[in-house]
Amino acid sequence: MDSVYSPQQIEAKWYQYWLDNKFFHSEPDGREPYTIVIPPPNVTGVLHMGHMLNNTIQDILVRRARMTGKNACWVPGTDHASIATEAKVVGKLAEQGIKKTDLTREQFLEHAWDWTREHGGIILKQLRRLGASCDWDRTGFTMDEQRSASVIKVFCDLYDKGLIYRGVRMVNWDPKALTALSDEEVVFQEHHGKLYYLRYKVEGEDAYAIVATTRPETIMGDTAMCINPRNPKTAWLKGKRVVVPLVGRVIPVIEDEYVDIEFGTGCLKVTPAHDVNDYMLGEKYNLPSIDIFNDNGTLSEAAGLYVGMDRFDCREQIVRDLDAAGLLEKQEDYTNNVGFSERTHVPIEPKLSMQWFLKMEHLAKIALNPVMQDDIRFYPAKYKNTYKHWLENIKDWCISRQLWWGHRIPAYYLPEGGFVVAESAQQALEKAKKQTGNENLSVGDLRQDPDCLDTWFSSWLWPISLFNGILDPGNKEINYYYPTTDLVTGPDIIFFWVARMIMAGYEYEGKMPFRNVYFTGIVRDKLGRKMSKSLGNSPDPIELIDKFGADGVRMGMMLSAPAGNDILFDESLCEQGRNFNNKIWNCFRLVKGWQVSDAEQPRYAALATRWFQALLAKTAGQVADLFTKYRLSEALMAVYKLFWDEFSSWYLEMIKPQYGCPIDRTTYEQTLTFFDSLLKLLHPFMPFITEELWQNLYERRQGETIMLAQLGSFGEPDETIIGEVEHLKAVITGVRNIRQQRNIPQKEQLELQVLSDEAFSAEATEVITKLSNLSSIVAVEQKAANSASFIVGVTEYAVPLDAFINVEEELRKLEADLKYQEGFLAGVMKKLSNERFVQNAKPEVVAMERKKQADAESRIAALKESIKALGK
RNA sequence: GGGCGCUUAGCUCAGCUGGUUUAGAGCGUCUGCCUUACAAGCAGAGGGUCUGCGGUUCGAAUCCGUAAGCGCCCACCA
Repeated sequence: MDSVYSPQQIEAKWYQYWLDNKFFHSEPDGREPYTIVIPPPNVTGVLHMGHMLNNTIQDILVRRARMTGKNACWVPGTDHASIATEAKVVGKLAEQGIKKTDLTREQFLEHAWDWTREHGGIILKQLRRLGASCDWDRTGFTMDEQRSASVIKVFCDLYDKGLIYRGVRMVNWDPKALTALSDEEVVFQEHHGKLYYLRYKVEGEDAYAIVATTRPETIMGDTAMCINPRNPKTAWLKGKRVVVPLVGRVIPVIEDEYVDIEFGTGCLKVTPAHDVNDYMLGEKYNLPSIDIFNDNGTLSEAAGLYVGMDRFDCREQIVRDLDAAGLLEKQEDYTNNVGFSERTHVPIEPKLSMQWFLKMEHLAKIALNPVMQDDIRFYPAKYKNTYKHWLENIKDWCISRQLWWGHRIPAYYLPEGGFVVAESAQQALEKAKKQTGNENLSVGDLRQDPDCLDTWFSSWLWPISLFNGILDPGNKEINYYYPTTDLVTGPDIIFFWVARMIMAGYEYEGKMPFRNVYFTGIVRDKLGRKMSKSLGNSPDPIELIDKFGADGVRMGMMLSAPAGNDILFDESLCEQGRNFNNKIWNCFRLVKGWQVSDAEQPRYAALATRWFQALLAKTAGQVADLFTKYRLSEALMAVYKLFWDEFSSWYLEMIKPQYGCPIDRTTYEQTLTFFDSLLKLLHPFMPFITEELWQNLYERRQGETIMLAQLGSFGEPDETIIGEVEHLKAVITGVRNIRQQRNIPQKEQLELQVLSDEAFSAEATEVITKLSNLSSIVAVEQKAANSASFIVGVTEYAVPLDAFINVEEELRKLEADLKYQEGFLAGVMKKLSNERFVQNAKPEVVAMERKKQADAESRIAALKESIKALGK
């Protein structure tokens, strides 16, 4: 075995072994189920650091579940990602000189499927490098047959329930993707623009009303000017009509309190077709609505001017023209928030269009309480507020998208108007015949709605549709695996996905979709910047794995990833992970390199094994508790310290046989069982190295795996021995300190004097002697004249020194310590001399203070004595 | 504009119902070591009064109020 651990071949080997033996596969049985469904990544995406974090956490939870008696099932899959994928396909076609509009729907979909087959699943392959223990046999895709049929069935069901409707509404229009978006898909960003003051001539007068606007290019759509009836400054305009500049159209001045008196000039131009608020005014006052934009953001025929020009080019041009015409009063810098498309990053155009909507009132209602009452638990819980606020202010969900890549809306339009909704064309025809009374209708007469459904309309069914709960309700699998146990996802999709899954869960299963939601943070670079392609600050996860090993990277991710907090990722964390792997590796080399004899177990080893057994039990308990609280980084840190500090630095040093000597069988075997337990505790965090070492720790049979080994129970820890050894460790450290400070070589043996009646046990004496290389430990009443001393607890220890000690330095140390102790005592006395403290505080608290007082006093006495002894 | 959260050692963070020897961890730093498992290591050390102010209490990093800074979410006034 090499002294450096090389993960590469080892990781590949064991992943294949796990696959070959189907260890990841789950079938319903008598055990308690533990289920996770993966947040499906985009089918054509590649792995980034966010996925790494998210999937590492899921894998840790799943692996831990397997080792604690659960039947664990982690279902993987991918998302068709309607807009993102369609945009990629359109882009690729454009490279080949093909326009989407030149293709039929069928031709386009063929290209899209080709693209999906080519790039699809890369990300799932990458997850294997990470060690993800997904049940690959169950891999799903939001657009595969089963999931598609589920989506269509749910759409029809909701339509039949009257929850889905079709109508013309103001929606968020993405002029690049040429589709409507839901409110959640719009991100507002600060935009530095200008505020333009335009002159609207008052009809029949030689006066102008000034309107401030950020969007002068929309004046062609103006159908009114609005003032606040209570604004004296604009009162002179009441009942008048004004002329839209350049356009020449005469529009009325209307009055509404909506207008902010303080803002701009107090006059608002009203463009009902291109602004949400103006739309409301338009409805209220029955204003005409002129849609001046084409779908792609260029000016339409209806605009009359600038036809065909892009909306932003038009803005520049119209400002010049207005200025030339003397109709631009002034312009000033102005910062406002502009909505951008989450996917294509172009400014959203509010647009009136015919879309499909899902009513949210009922669904929001059934989804709120379970979270507020902690039936579904959020980690961290602070996201309950966010969730509540969203549900209480929810608007209907625009679910139609003017895209081809997705689930096509199952609505069929009839030749003579109207439509039917049905799961298939055939069923639609039946309905159509019934509805129209026309028995001669054929499938060819029906025209299916060309639009697709929002991607999230399939994602929200994921925990159900993966177990076929929509198409085959109450089947064995859905009954067993649903509700799933944990959901691990980012808080950025709490509305998109989490909330909607909860709605669907209660609507279709009558039960929560998951019991716990663990919100991960966002992975940022060490400077706190979001990782992005343009910044180039996002490491390639696969390269990281090549460099540090999957186990090292997993540990790097987990070392600073408390739930809900952003993690500042730094490669040095992976380095720490790799170093830990190396440490484990070398401990294994040490232990397995020992010769074993049948000699009796030495006393120091008897103490060490009893102690470590207790500490192992204690830490295992802490880890179990931390897992129930989803404090995974803390759980990892607890095992890390147990392995490195306690097992490796203390325990192994305690039991280590002298160089060249064998170890007794009892201690050896005990040590192997400790190692076995440590590997099992570590396995969820670092699956590969633990499998490798576990396989070599004992003779294992073919088909055995640490993955399915059970953690078992460690019993109640013996706190007494843990405390005793803590004391011994402090004594050993005290002696080591003396060596360090006085440059005494490790090889030189020292004597340790104990100023106490209570002697160490024979076992303890051996341990201290061994680890601090002593010639003897003796109880004395008075320490040697030339000695260095230290105090542990209330006992003073001294090491006689041959050489003359530096009296001054010794005194300085003692006096510093004395000063500290006296300060401490003063603090205690202040409390104890406070009558109200003694009266009001709990008795055990007072007793504790008394103990502190006594201890401090005895330490002070010892120190004073030492100082006096040195002083003469 | 509304809401939520954060501010503890150089960095990243714990600190649950106020009292567990005048605040803990990991990393980094400093010192001494190539000691025959590991220099990707070993041994040891230093470092903060818990953002400021006020209050409640016998007692506050912990509870309340307030100011400042930072972050997130929602709304979106042209």
